[in-house]
Amino acid sequence: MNKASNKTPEIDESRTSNFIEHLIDADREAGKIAGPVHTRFPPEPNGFLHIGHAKSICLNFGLARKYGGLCNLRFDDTNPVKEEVRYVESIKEDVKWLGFDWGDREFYASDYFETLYEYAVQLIRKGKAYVDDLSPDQIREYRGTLSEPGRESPCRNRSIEENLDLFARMRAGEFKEGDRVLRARIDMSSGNLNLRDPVMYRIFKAHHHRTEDRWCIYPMYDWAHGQSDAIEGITHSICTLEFEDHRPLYDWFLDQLGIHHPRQIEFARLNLSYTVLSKRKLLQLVQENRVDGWDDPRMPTISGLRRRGYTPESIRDFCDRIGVAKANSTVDIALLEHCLREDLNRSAPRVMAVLDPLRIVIENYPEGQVEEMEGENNPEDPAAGSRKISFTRELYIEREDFMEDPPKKFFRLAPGREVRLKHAYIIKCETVVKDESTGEVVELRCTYDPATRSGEADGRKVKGTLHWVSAEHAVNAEVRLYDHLFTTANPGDEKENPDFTMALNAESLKILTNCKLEPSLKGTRPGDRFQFLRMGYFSVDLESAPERPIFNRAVTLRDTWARIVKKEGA
RNA sequence: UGGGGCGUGGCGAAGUGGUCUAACGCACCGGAUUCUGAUUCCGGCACUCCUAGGUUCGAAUCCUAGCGCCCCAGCCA
Repeated sequence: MNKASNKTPEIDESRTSNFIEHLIDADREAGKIAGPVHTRFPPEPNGFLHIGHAKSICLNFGLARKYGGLCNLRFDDTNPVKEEVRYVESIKEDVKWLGFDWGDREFYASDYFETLYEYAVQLIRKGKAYVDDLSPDQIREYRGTLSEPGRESPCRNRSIEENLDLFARMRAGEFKEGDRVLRARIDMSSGNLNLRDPVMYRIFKAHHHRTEDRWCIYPMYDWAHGQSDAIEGITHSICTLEFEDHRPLYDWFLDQLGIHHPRQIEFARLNLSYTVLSKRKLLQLVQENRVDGWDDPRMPTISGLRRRGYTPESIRDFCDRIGVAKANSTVDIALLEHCLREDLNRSAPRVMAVLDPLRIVIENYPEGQVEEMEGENNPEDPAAGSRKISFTRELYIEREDFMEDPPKKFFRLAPGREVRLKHAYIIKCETVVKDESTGEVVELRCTYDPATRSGEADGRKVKGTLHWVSAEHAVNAEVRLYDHLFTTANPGDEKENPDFTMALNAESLKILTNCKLEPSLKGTRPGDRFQFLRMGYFSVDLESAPERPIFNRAVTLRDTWARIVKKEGA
């Protein structure tokens, strides 16, 4: 039930095309690309993927699909001190789960270390790269500032022979970390700081998750990325805005090497309201235990969204709808939620679950009698069929569905008032039983109208319909209610929030341990998704066990009543 | 005069000189239907496209000048 569809994502013809597609169209018309369009998704395995990466994944794989080309999965694993295999595993799982297939094209920048090394030697031979002995601090100092040019390193004019020798000795492990680097020899006075002799290789005596201890010099991203794309024959290298300044550097490398030139196109990364999408901040939340790991259902990570109950379809739909452009923007998280509701509305079975139970006794209903009521599983999908639900004298209803002294617009249960119990009868609240000492309502004594059984013609209409569960048949469960992780729309904005953790929502998780579910929910498995009638969409949590079911609220239903209360009660 | 980008409704985003008193989606505001206050449906929501000039019969789209916002000074990616 609710298994992720294995179908490959379809192309939505109604979607308007984005500027990247216009550029690719132009390239093809101009005959600039020989074969099919070839893209790649290039994550660094130093953290878990989040919804922002989903945008990039959908874009890159989507472009390949649209143009009948291919998209590679390539790990940019050039920094061994930050990368781990568990991250590559999680990334592969997430991309797969999202519904994309990279076939046998699973690559690693580390696959190209030897080639990259040879390329570097070529640049040294051309006098376009040199080994620098400056310390990190000195290099920074020599780089100049945004408005002043830099100065050339004393090592800049070393002989080719000396550079070749030194570089080989760097590789051989003769120097300590930080002692020497290989730099491109470009222009220390360039207005573009990336061209002020950028570092190509640094020394790390670190264990790499793939190349193990074979290397002690590692290429910088800027040196590895463009060449990796070239090696793979990427036609269109899609990346985010901050790399726009790096494009001239990539072009320079490629020109010096005289190899294939992918076209780089930059787009604006995703920002989402009420959450953060920076790997650094997400890592911090995990490390400081502000959340329960990378897959905490409040996290905007793919694994968090999955655990929360999001479907891959809804995430892909979201990525389609937000569009692709160059203007920085923040998408309202309500759109993501809308996409999930829309998907689950048509696919999730309806069930009844009482989260905060209030006992009611139907005084004129025979003790011991059980009636099997018919309940449709999904009004949006007749093929989903129906199920039997036991109706008895003692039931649970939602505590918030009763008010002793209700406002005029409240059309749920109140003393003397009638409501329909979904799939069952119309009942009337006769008396309210309270705890003598606390005044708390502990039970409602009601009567039912036998002539109003669900499905049978009845002339009577009541304003409200409530969900309920037979007390005798109820399954106990834990339900976790999630809300936005942050209380402000832009928690990641450093000017608004110097310390983004101050904006953490203290009420982002509420655990309810006394929930009553209808018995059909007994055999569920982690990942199964349901609509709890009138309450929202819920999914079975990873930690759920048959004897201790746990449900996560993925998203609430639209709630007009809550809005009225908020508007009038404020 | 450091370099590179971006500015269309509350939020995204189409639009590439005439059909723009500007598509579409989200949000929001009505109203209809409803045994989920859900869904669905119907209607509303920019005389205006950062501003000011200019070109043109005609500009969100072209030109000029301003203004605002974002990115870059990691041996991170």
